[in-house]
Amino acid sequence: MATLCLPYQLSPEQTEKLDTIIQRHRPLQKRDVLIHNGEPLKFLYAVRSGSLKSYTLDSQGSEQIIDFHLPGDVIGFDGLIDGNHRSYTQALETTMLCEIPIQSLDQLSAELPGLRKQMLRLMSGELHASKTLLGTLNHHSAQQRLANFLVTLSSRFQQRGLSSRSFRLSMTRADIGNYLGLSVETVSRILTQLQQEGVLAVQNKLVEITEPERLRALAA
Amino acid sequence: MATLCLPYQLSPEQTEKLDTIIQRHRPLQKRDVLIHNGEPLKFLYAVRSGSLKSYTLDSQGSEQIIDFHLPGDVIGFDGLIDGNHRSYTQALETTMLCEIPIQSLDQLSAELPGLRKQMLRLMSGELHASKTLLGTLNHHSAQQRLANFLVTLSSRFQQRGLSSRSFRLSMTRADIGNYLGLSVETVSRILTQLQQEGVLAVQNKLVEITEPERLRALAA
DNA sequence: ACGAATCGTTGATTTAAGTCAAAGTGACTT
DNA sequence: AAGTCACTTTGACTTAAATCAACGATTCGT
Repeated sequence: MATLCLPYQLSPEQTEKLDTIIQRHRPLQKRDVLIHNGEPLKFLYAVRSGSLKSYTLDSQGSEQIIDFHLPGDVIGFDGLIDGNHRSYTQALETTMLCEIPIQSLDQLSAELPGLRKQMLRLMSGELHASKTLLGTLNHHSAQQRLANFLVTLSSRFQQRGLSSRSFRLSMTRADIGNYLGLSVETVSRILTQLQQEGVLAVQNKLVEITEPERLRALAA
Repeated sequence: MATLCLPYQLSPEQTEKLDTIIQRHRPLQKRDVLIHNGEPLKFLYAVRSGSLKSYTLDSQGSEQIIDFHLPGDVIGFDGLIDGNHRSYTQALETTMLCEIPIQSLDQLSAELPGLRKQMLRLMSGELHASKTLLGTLNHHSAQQRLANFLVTLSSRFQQRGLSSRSFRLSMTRADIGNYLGLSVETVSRILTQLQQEGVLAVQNKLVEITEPERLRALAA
């Protein structure tokens, strides 16, 4: 169970201990909301399959997507600041999760330095990704942003043992635009443009990156 | 020493233990670079006085500012992912720091749950700030971004016991623009515009927020 | 299996912010 | 104290991407 949920370099003994605190969560259906803004943080969630988006609502009640979660990701770190979740998290498709009780995790991490390090590494990685994205969005054109988004997705899929060349976008064009600070129309236009240039082939949700090198060059 | 560097809710006993591992760092002059991208991460740094900026360099060698650090901030969390710093960090003015050896901190945090929690809280807070900023930048106009920047700065100063109404911008307009994804000219124009509207008064690096309420409203 | 609703594409037009250019201001150096 | 350099402001013009609008294509729910 622990290996499925937190597939990281831990010793068998450590894995066994982790197993005792991790629970399987009921599966989520598309559009189910896992986490509501402001809720007390009791668990972290590890994604086993499927995908989710995290978002906040601004003063006018409109969504601001701040993250997409894929299998292997851990959800909830940003709530550790005061023990409350700081965003909504919603399933983009049928999704399986593990839940990890914060309190047990904290206790366990006192005796397992490897686990402690792993948690720090996960948070640090998220922090780094988030700051990198900031730089990306601030200084790049719509095409560069989208290229970067696709390259990042692609490498995340690869890290998880899936194909980096062809995959399914579980989020809508509107979600992508929202996340990248672009309008739906712009996202759509750029996708067709990239397709015309032969960099990739899109068919609805399915993307095949035909020339990864060129896409990576565009993302720079 | 520890109270100066990490002024958080720790017991006297905990503070004493922290004291044994924290060192004073030599003062930095304006433009001194504290951290180079790729360097192994040996210490975290806590800002005692002064300020710094963190940035990455893109493929064309141009700066992408990802953070400003004020007194009380801890620098270096994003490097925990693999033990290497992921950015450059440079002093914006004469700056005093404490250095905290990572390894001792990790050992100490095994026996002090409060310290562990504090570290998680700091990282989580940074993560949250970074994600919030992402949302802000993606979905707001130049004026809203700048207003938001000033409001955030203002409240950070307040948290540190300084005036929230008038303060000095240790970074240049170019730095602000870079951070917010705006051109220098736009930053300048919006500052004069806000001044004309009576929301604030700017004189060179000095800012006085005359109508905090209106500024906050603009930041929304 | 059907209609409704959501999602995606494409075209025409508008606009916010970037770029280019130049002058003004302040601040460090010798 | 003068000159240089870096920073800031202001104006004119351009442009990338948003908005508005309309129409296909999928997906969803009954």
